[in-house]
Amino acid sequence: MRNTKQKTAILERVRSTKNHPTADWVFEQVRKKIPNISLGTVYRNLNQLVADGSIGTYQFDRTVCYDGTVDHHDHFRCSKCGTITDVEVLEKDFIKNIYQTQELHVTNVKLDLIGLCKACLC
Amino acid sequence: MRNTKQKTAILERVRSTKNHPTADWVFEQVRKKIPNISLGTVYRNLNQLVADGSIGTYQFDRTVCYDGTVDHHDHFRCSKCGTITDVEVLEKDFIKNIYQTQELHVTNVKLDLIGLCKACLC
DNA sequence: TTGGTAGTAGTAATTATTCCTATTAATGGT
DNA sequence: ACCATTAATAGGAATAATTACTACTACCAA
Repeated sequence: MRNTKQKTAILERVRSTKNHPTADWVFEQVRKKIPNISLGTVYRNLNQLVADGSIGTYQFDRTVCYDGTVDHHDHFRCSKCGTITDVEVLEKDFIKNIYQTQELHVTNVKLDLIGLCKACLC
Repeated sequence: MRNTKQKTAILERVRSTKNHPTADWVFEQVRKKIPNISLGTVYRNLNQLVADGSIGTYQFDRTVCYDGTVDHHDHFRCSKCGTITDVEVLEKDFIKNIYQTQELHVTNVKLDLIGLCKACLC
């Protein structure tokens, strides 16, 4: 796996935002630095960065969002404005252990909080 | 909202399976009864049935799956064979209350268990 | 310097889904 | 039961997100 300027720029851009951007957003952003970069390159590199654990993903409603923060955490999504906020739900491990049975071996618990963010509550 | 034979057939087919079928699967199935049904009709009716609460949905990896069982429940997904099993995680309400803050108003908790099913464990 | 190969740009293809339009059929009134 | 109204349908085109393909480029190693 080579280190190209394209990949470096993509990783830096995803890491430098607190948002959870789509591939298309990353494409538009990185384009400012490397104008002739192609969308395919963005997709390929994002997938590769996810595969080697450099970045994370968050899926919602048929589009994949990327996540510069790789440590274990969960998400709160505002159902009105769509903003995604990082949260940490400690109780997941607890649940993971409870639902361990002979029938099902639980390796992971995926959890999203959904509601209204501060801005949308007013 | 009218009651057409197409809608009835779609609802019956989704209700009569324990799987969590995609729109395409429903299309292929209902086609056996109504050969000239169109995929657009299947999508339209499935969305309508979801909207009025007759069926549920489960999203995973860019495709929507439908769910004949409408009562509140969660899902276990086998990471090997992809089978989805219904489970009920009672602790969700507990989590919902814990993460209620001034910043975020949690209305819902979405939770999936991921792991290996009995068949894939052997 | 010259290959060999991984990576890229650009574009075509695919997948899941929605939109559009002329036609069909379910429902309410007679 | 018959008809008019109008929502729903079939069929196909359109869209959005993503992947696949292909010729070209740039890096590393002998």
